[in-house]
Amino acid sequence: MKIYNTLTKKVEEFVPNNKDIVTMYTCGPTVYHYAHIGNLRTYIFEDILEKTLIYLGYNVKRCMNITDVGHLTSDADTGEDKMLKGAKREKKSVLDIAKFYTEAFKNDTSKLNIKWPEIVSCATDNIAKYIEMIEDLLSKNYAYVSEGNVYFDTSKLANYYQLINQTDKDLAQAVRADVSVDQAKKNQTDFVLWFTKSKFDDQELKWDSPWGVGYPGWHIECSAISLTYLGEHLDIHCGGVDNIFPHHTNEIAQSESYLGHKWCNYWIHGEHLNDKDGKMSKSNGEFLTLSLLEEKGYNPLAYRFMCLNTSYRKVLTFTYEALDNAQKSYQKLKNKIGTLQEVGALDSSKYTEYDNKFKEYISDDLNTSNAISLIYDLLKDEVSGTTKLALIKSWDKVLSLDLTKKEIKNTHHDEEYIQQMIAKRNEAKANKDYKLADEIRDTLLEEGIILKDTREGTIFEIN
RNA sequence: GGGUCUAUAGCCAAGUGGUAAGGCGUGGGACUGCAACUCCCUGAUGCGUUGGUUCAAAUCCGACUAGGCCCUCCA
Repeated sequence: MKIYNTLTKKVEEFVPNNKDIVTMYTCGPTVYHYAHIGNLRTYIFEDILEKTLIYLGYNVKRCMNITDVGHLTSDADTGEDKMLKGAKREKKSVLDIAKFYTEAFKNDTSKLNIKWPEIVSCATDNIAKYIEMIEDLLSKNYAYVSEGNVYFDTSKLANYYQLINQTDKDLAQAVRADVSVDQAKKNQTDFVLWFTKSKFDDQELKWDSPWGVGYPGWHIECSAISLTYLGEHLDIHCGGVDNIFPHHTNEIAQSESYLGHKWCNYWIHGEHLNDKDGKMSKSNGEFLTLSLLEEKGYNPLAYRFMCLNTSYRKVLTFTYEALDNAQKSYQKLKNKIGTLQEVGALDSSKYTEYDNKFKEYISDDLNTSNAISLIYDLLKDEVSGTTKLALIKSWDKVLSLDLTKKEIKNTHHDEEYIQQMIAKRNEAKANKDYKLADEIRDTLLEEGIILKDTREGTIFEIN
């Protein structure tokens, strides 16, 4: 498989450390609020990456963290903890907030057919490992204590900026208005490993440590969890592009200083979903959650389809026009597939030919756009329905668009009743009593049952 | 100020040197009692602008224009 590596800024052939098992770490959500659909775009991309690896025959061991502590609004100690802020807003405890929004996130990913990683670990469950790492970094002089907090000393590293083409001279300090410079740091890029002092003294979650009662910094969390569950040599580390600096840059700094050797070979980043004014955020503009889209009548999988129609490395601009477009295309594609019948023999040479093509596309830096086009090519080709359905079912293991799944939702009517109504309507049609026929059709429609008159007779769908 | 990415039809979008995939929409037709569904046909002498390299450029190089993102909240 070829994949773009942020570390080398090139599309490279993927070669795992161990051919039998690929280790993959993905930065998880900070559970202080609902995820917006931009956040979810990254998880869709990671899901495609994991499933592509599996489709190509790899075993994948994947780990994701849940940030339930330590993620400050700023890395200086002036920052307020996001979790604490969420808890205050809703007058609940931090742990209740974490639990609630973790469930909400899980729910969203499930609606998008995103596979839940086999290892999911909370930041608050790994405190001992952070302390062990920080002690080690202090003993090796990669870290220092200043005014009560423990900082990582980035000046000790020659290649701190390996993930971004920058030098400290290039970086503007405190570009954002809400960021203030922390005077306790030796270098502007130093970051906190452990806090004992914060001007917010009502932090709920605190732990004892060699440096006093406090709580961990954000970056140490992902390094420690990854090292604990996936070992010293990581194949893939993913996240959104916003994590490249400082989060992933700092992860590399502390992990490699701790390990004394190279840590992760492939850094893969998903581009953002923007709105027409630029970056989507929870505070500016419409707060687009998956539930909001559902309330407006959109299928979550239509959003997934929209994401897969382009490259994970391209900015995607959200507009309702684009989503309408995607929903319509998605529905039509499902309808087309729905008309396929499992007739004829499986054409194994065609099957292999098409499946190889599919693998070629998804192996090409996850070209899901071409992979989806291939479905249209297949539908138009002179191949047996059996072959088509077998291929589409197989590809859907990666695409996860429920392409062959019939939408049977709960209805209080059983099939026998519907068939009776269809028969009654057909009788009315035969008698040219179109008024009655249309009444029956409308009545069923109100109950969410859609009739379709096909050449093979009347069929129904439950919406 | 530094870094980085993007620009292809009304919309989404593929394409990485060989003469513009695919989808949605539009228009026309078949099917239908009428719809819906499905099926067939339908669109760029052109790929932000402008120079250059080449037998050949959306693809490579330069300049310019417009826009996005990052530079200690972030997916």
